[in-house]
Amino acid sequence: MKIVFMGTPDFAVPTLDAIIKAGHEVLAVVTQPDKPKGRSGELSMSPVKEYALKEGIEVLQPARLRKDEEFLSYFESLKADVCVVVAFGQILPKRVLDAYKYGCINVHGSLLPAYRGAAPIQWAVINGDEKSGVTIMQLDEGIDTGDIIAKKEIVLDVKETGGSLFDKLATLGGQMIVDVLKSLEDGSVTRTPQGEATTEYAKMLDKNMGKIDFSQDAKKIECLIRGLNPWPSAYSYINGKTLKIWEADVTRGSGEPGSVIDIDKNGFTVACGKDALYIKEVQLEGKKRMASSDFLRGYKLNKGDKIGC
RNA sequence: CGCGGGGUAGAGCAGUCUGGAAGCUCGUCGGGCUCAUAACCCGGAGGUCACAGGUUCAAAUCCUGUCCCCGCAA
Repeated sequence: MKIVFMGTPDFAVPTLDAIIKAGHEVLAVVTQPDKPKGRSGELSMSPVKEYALKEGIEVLQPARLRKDEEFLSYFESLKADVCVVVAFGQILPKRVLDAYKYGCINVHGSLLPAYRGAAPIQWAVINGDEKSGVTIMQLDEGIDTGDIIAKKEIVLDVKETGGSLFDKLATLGGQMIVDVLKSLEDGSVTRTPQGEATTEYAKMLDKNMGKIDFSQDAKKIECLIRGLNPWPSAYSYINGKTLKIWEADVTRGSGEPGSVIDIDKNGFTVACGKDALYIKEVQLEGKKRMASSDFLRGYKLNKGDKIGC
């Protein structure tokens, strides 16, 4: 089939890759404009763009495609069979949705109708869900409300992180898209309405939500730590400096929330509202992330010290 | 030129302000103690102090330039 692909981050790349490997003709790739990144402020291209360039596919980067007449008419003129959208980052106007024979289909990192919106994968981890998955749907004018074409579940690992689930679902999406395209082509496709949403829209992640509140249940904090790994990360403060917490286990123990109640050679335990957290991997402001055992070798931490300020 | 922290033994750090024999904790190797040990004791190996210049009798330390890592902000 002739396909136009829209996507931006790493999550979208396996799907694009699968489409190409399955022999479909990708007429063009649409991705977000290059943005300055990091301390250097250098422009960097999206992972999808990098991949597309390597494959020699035309890349389009409209800043706001819904108002970009030049883009819209070019998009229509491509006359593809279907547009595949994966984590693209812009809302598509009806004109785009209706442009091709099979419209636009979307690969979404959740079991819709749960976690519609921006960061479905991380939220599943943050909320401690047992399973997540990928849904492929027909895009309509709502946000992630279209009819479901395919859906596959995956069971979360006990140590699942936002990043690890992200990778798994990205791969799963790539596997699913091929069958979906086939079903569109041979007419065997089925479309099932989603029904009522079972969760709120997944809010976009931002740095502030990573600030740990030790008065909460340790289990809840531990899920937050995993869900926000590798970005934007959960953190607290120690001696006025930011201390990112990369890995922790829920353990028994009690004390004033935020206080260090135990230290051994491999880590230290911080009291929470309920139970406690055994901190296993951290990153002090200005330093690299390291195992707690390494951290403790150079940082003089004592029982009773407070984390959080 | 957005702000800031940092690069010292395999790991994590101190020492830099106030130049003057390369330190600490851990790991590693050897030995000892012990029923035993991730515990304890003794001993050893392992560093061009990021790189390049400069100042000095003398530079990890002061000056100049470069490279790399990281936090914040975007």
